Amino acid sequence: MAQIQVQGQNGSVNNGAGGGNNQFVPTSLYVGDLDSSVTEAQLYDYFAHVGPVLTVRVCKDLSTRRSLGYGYVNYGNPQDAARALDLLNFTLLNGKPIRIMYSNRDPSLRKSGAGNIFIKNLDKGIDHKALHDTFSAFGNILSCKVATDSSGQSKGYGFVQFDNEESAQKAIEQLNGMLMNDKQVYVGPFVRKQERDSAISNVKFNNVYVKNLSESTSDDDLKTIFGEFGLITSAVVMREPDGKSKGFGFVNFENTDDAARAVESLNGKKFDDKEWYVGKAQKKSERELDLKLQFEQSMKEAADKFQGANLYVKNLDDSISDEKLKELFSQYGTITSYKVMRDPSGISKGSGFVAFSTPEEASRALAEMNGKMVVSKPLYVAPAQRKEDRRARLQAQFSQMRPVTMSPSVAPRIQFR
DNA sequence: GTTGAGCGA
Repeated sequence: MAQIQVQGQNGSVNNGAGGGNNQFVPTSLYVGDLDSSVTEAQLYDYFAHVGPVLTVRVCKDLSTRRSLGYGYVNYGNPQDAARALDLLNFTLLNGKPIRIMYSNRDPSLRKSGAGNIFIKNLDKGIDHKALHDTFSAFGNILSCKVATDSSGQSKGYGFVQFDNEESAQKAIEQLNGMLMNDKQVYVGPFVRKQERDSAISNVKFNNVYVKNLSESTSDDDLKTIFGEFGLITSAVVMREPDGKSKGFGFVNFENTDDAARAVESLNGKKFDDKEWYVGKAQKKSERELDLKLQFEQSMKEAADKFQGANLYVKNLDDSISDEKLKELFSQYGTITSYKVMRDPSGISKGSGFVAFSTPEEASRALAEMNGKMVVSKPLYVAPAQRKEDRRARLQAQFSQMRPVTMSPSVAPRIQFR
């Protein structure tokens, strides 16, 4: 079946969005940022308030059956879809603002990042909707969001993705440096952190790193291929003591411009069916720093995943052992770790942690076990907090918010609401 | 000071 593109008056592009009911007008909504507890029945009921819903789906991981945090709502009528987008976008579902977009199975616009802008120094009182309303004056917004912490508090920056680059340019020109709620905002093109970093640190270089080489690629092959871009002072494929290629190498150029051009044109190219990575060679110290940062990042992500499934238990009777703790909770799901905290002499601190394989299991266990009498006293059960989160929370309790004083500016005030 | 995630699993 052919996909037909419809060009809207404002330059928006809707290509016969899924659903299978209508190829020409958008009736299918993508609903993102769903809390993992949101069910299909709930989505259905919620969106049916606006008009008759044909089908809904919450996408789930095939193996774990856990919600992937997004789904689809299909209407029969495009006006209903439009109204739902307008009325329900950013409203709370199970405590979390949902983000609605027209479904578009073609990822090219999303991937290109065209029309995507970044806003910082946002007043904490500006929410998704206020941001959306302000920026919608410049064009059709595909997606918009204020970055928030786990409690929904604004982090003071956000994103707006327009459906075309011109709208983004207009928004940047007219709003960058303006006051919103008395704070002077920065509005600029969205640049991935990684790209920003490399733009700063990628000063001139002669030495080029190339990886994902096929087994058979030789020093001479590198010389030939890279030699097209300028004079090479050395080209080496790194090898094991037995001569086997390590699959990466270094090419040193006489001239930094040639090195840059080689990176520009060869990165991502395929040789012998292997897609080469070609980039500035890092010093060993730079490489190690990168690896360290990457490692820390992945640890953080792992911790985040774990978090929702981890419970903190206190008011435990001293007689409760690790095994007993596990036993108490095991009927609610698969326990992935458990521990009673003890002081150095081995005496129970009366608290501990129980982690489940999913947040759903954990919340069931919390509901059932909190306040339950065990041995001599009622258990206290709560979601486990990460150390940093806990510290931030305690600090917030004791510190007072002060109004931010901004320096005077001639820019006109942008008023929300 | 803060530069996501995102399409029918």
